[in-house]
Amino acid sequence: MQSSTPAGRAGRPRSAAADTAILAATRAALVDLGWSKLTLGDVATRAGVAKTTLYRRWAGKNELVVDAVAELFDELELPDSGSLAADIEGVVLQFATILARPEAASGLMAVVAESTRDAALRERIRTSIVERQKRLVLEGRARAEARGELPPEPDAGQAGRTVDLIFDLVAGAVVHRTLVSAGAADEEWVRDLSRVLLTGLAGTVQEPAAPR
Amino acid sequence: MQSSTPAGRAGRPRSAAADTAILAATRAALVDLGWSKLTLGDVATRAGVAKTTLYRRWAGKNELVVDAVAELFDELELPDSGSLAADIEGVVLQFATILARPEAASGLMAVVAESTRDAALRERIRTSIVERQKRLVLEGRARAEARGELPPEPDAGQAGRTVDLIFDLVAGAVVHRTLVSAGAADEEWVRDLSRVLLTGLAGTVQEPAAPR
Amino acid sequence: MQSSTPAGRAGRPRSAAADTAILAATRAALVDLGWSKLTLGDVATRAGVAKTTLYRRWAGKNELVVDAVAELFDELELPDSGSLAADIEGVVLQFATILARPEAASGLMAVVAESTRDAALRERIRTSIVERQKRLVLEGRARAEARGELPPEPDAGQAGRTVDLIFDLVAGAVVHRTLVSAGAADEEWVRDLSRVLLTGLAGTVQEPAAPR
Amino acid sequence: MQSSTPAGRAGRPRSAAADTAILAATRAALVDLGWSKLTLGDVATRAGVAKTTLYRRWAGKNELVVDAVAELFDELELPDSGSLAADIEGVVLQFATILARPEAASGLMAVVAESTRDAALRERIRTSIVERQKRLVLEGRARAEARGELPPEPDAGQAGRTVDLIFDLVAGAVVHRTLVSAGAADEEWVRDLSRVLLTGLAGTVQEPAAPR
DNA sequence: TGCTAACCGAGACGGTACGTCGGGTCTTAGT
DNA sequence: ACTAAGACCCGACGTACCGTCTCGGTTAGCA
Repeated sequence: MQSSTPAGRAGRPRSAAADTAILAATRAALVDLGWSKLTLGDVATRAGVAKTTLYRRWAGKNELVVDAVAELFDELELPDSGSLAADIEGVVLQFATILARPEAASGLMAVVAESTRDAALRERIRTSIVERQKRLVLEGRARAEARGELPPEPDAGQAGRTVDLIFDLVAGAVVHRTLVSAGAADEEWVRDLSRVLLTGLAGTVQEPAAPR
Repeated sequence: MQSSTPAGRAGRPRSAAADTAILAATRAALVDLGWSKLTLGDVATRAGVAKTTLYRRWAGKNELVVDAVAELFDELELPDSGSLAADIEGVVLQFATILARPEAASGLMAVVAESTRDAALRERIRTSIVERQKRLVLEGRARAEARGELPPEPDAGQAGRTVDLIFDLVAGAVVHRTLVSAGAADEEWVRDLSRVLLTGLAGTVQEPAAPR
Repeated sequence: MQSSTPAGRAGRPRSAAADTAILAATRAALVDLGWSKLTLGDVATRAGVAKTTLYRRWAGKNELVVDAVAELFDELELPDSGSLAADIEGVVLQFATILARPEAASGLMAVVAESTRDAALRERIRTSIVERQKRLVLEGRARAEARGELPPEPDAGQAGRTVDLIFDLVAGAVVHRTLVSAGAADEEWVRDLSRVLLTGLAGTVQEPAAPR
Repeated sequence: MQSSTPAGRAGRPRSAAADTAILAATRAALVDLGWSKLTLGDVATRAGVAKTTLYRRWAGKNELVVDAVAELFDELELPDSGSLAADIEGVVLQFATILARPEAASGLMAVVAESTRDAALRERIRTSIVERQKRLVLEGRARAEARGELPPEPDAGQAGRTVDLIFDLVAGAVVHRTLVSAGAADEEWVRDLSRVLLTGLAGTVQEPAAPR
């Protein structure tokens, strides 16, 4: 009979503004209340939105917070400071700065905790946050190769393993420093970290070639 | 946790068995339900204890879980494998093994998340879990010095900084690998990690000395 | 319900079929769900109509159900059985039969309950249902007078009062019997009722005769 | 181990005051809001009680309101006015007065409406309200017999049927008059009603006798 | 035949109340 | 003074309907 309802078309379309408002409200609530006292009702109120609207778009607190936090890490960008070491220090410092913000720390750790029992959530975290930021490592390597600081990586498999290890080392160390050891991830600490990292990788990755 | 009937003594003394039962029940509940679905009522039931009893001894869910999880890490011990590298690999692997258990991962991450907004809880985690296990780093260093693998650290302040950094690196990397990257922290990965670590530290901390 | 294109006329006229479908769907929903679980969304779905269409024509659940139920009572008609007593029994039995239908009972009682706090609704019920059926009492009296069973009523005011009383007695008794006492309003019961009624009225209406 | 927990014994006993407060709050809410806008949350608040306490004792709105309304009718008592006619008028007037109160009308009709789809509720209404008040009819008859106004009823079955009919007639008529016809059930109307009733019953039930 | 206004379906929207669940406290009786 | 049991107040949960509001699309009736 009718043909011009291509797939899902009829009815009032979803408000695009609502998404934005809800994610912002979620971050604000994380700042004020932290994960455990954050309620979806409160988020809805802050966003000027009905609770139902929120549930229509996200399955629950976990999914909502993942999205809200993921946006935070999109701010990260690789500074072009002229040397690999400086580049690393710069981006690690940015990461530490973001993680020092209460909405990032509280939200991220909580969803990671939840994800230990929810594979779908774990996957969502990985794609929305982790994989998404590996771009920084890749960019950094490319830039360093261009500068001649690093030889081109011949083996793609090995390269992937190294990127993963770097990421776990950096992200893990910053998180642990900030949240568990309760120390400041300041410039000095970041310098120590990146020095260990660079030296360690230099001496490891191209094992046979460089006797240093 | 509780005093040993300080002075005033009348009345029935607290059951010592209850403490043990409650902590075990807490871990069991963490395994079955995870942090967020764990309820104190359920823990009490599993422990065969009234909710009242539980609240008389712990302030709430957070404190209870910290204690329950802390016990897990007391299992860690430094194997004497003959070389620093092997020692490190051994203990890191143990750590990864414990962290792979659902009650450890779920519980630990959750209380860390909570601790971002609760200084007292953060302190409790630090003393009950983190500082308590730094013994491993210290033992390892001492043993390595005795073997002649490392020179004695002259500067105590510098030594502390290095221990902290090592701890953040190792613990952070394992946690990130296990929970976020969702990769196995297996022997191969641990070998990569400890190689980077040793090389990095050797080339950094005692700059002039070590040619390796 | 709606005017017949009052003056401004352009545009598509309302579907007449929709009204019919909606009222039928309402009765069907009353049968299946009863008043309290009846939802307008469900009625709309059953009628194959959008919720909007429904709200464009009725103010709410109450008004809709009044109209849906009112139609049921238009089925009533006064049988010509030859005697006043038989006529009364016949019509009362019809009334009882209708009231035994779940859509009538459930819907009618519910709107009456609502009407205790809503004068407009009460008026709507009175005009759409009650007054509309008083025709039966008037017809019955006229027929009885024609037969010579009753003397002509001289005083119009008094006549009105009597009609009202009869109506309250009959309708009230049937409703109470059916819904509250949970007894069947069967032929035997109806015979008892109409005998009491006729006797009582006969001894009463012609007041002046009996000094009491 | 323990034996002296006879059946249901352990734990804090239910507050008796809460029941009273809740029923009173229910009636107050009926007055202010009517049935359909009455919410259990609001009743709980008015009663100074948690919603859970309320749900622990009543299955829902219907059951609660039945109990709340039932208490109202316990106020009814048969006045001893010296004659059967006057006794009837007196008690009918009392009944009408109670029914004129908004909490009675709104609540009673609503639960009757609900009861059309819920046999358990219907039974609860019958026992808690209807049967409970038949005492009035029985008392009235006994008193009239003692006065010699009525001959003793020989047949018990017939007596029951008559009592039921009277009850349906009186209660039904008053309800219909008050709620549907929207007329006042005042002294004059009550006199008309009871006259019809007495006459009708006198001429019917003891067919042969009726001297009057 | 083509305009155009009022209609129609679908479905998202801001709300309100639901009935349930868990947190932590308190009141019993029993050890 | 402890314990188990369980009722208590509180507040959040996720769901269901309410009645309103856009949408895109249809369908008379007048020109």
